[in-house]
Formats: sequence, structure tokens, C-alpha cells
Amino acid sequence: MIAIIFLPLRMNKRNTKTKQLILETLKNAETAVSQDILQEELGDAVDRATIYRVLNSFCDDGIVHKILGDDGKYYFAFCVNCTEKKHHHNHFHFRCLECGKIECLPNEVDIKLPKGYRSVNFNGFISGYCAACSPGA
Amino acid sequence: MIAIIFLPLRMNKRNTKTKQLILETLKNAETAVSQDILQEELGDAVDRATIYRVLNSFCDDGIVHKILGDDGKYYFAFCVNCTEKKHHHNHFHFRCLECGKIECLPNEVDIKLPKGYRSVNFNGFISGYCAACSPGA
DNA sequence: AATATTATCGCGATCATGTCGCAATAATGA
DNA sequence: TCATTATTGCGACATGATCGCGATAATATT
Repeated sequence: MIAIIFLPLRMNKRNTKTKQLILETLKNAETAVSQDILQEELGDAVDRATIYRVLNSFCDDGIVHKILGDDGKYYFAFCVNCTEKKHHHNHFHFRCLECGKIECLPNEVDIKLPKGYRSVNFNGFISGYCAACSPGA
Repeated sequence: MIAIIFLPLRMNKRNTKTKQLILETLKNAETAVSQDILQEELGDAVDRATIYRVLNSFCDDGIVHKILGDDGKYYFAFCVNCTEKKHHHNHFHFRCLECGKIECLPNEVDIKLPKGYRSVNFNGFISGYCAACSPGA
């Protein structure tokens, strides 16, 4: 099913099939996805570089989060609970080493910085095994 | 000055000049260092790949921490307050976007995972401006 | 001390993620 | 319908990190 998703048409952005596809995939995904995962889903229909560009463009528009996984790759997730102005990113992400799923951990965390320090980016990552993948323990 | 540092000689490890040099540099550094920073300090005396290998080897031995910076590079820091068995890694690291310095933030953090989840790696990173580099604010 | 063993090194090649330039394409506005 | 220009595809590039392999050198053995 092809969902019609509105892109922000301000700022001279255009609405293309590729963007629709990627946005739809992101929306349907229950986890944050990286370029290579998207590539798999989309097959050779869409170019590598294009995926990167679209994802980063979405990110600039505030539609998706961009998070750096603790495997060194970037993951993108559809923005929920974020208004135009205020994004909520100060939570940890969890990556399952077995099934690869990435989830947001519920608790927002507040890290105290030393006096005079200014925070710009927050990145919290925990990897391990999710409930489904660590049955024994 | 050449400090004599003991490497774990168990596990068929050998003690070489290169390892001594790198370990010494790590010990003297007041911040976590990445391969390229080490490369600068060591000049062309030591090969790129060797530095990587030695660092990862140290990491396997539990001598140094390996942390993924929010710039996508790995940083290594001498292990302090870590016993053979128990490492204390559950603190945030701060990277100054101006001077590049990397520091450990004092507070250990305890993130609650959902039921059944098992944590293996912890990675907390905040980047911004340190006191020296953000005078105005 | 001399020799054998093999961890480590240096060098080059390779892989991976992510980015960029540019000509061709296609989405929008007039 | 046409003009404008955002977007795409393709190739090349940049960087961090890894690997294979022969040469070197740190230990172990005799």
C-alpha cells in the first residue's frame, strides 16, 4: 500500500517517488534504520548516494532523527513527539547485537556538565541483547 | 623520559618498543586519543596499521578503554579505576567541538533497561564547548 | 650463547561508511 | 506547454579501520 505522505513543501523541496518510498519505509519500520538496511528494502531501484541525501535532507527538515550507532553507522528514525522547534533526543538508544533492532529507551536523561560547559549534541547508546534474543539470561 | 611499563605478559604477548611508546603516550595524555592523534605524536616511526593493532590489543587486554566518539572515530584512554575483572565505563564522555579535547564526565550513570534486556556496551557521548572554549556563554 | 618459535611490524591492498561533482532527469510554477 | 531548478544516478573521492603477507625481532628452548 502506498501511503501518501506530505513533505514540507516549503523551502523549495520537491515531492518525489523516492522520498515517498523512503519516508514510508521509515514510518513502517519499528526500528531506526541505516542506509544499508534501506538499500536492502529498496533494492537497486534507488541509488546509494540518493538514499544518503534523502535521509540527511529529511533530517534537516526535522522529519527524522539521525543517531550515530555504537557500531559507527548512522541510523535514522521517524520523528515522534517532536514539534518543529523542540526535539527530544536526550534519551538512550538500544541496539540488539543479535537481531539488530534499535529502540529508544523511555527515560530521558539529564547529564550534569561541569561549570561553563555547553552541550550541543547528546548521544547515548547501549548495545546488548533484547528480551527476545536473550532468553536464557 | 622513558617509563618502563609492564604489559601483561600472559597470553603470549610481547613487550616491544612500539607498545611501550604508545602506552606511555596514552598514560601521559590527559584526554582520550584517537589513532590519528597518536600518529601525530609518534611521527612516521610507527605504522598506521600497527597503531590500530596495538590499541585494539591493549583494549582486549583490558588496559585501555575504547570509546566511539560522536564524530565516528574511536578514542582510546588509559584505564583508571578498573580492576582486571570489573571495568567502570558507565560514564559520559565530553568532546569539545572547538579544541577537540575529550574528557570523562564524573558521574556514573545507571540506565534502566526494559525487562529481560541485557547490556553489553555502554556508550555515552556529549559534545559541545568546554569552559575554556565557550567564554561568552 | 646459539637457535627455534612465533608475536609483532611495516607495507600495501582492501573494505566500509559517508560525501561530492556533474550531467541527465523530472517535479513544480508560470 | 515551457522554463526553472531540485533531485537523481553515476562515478569518483575521503576517511577510518582492517587484513594478508613476508620480514623483523622478542621470547622460549636447547
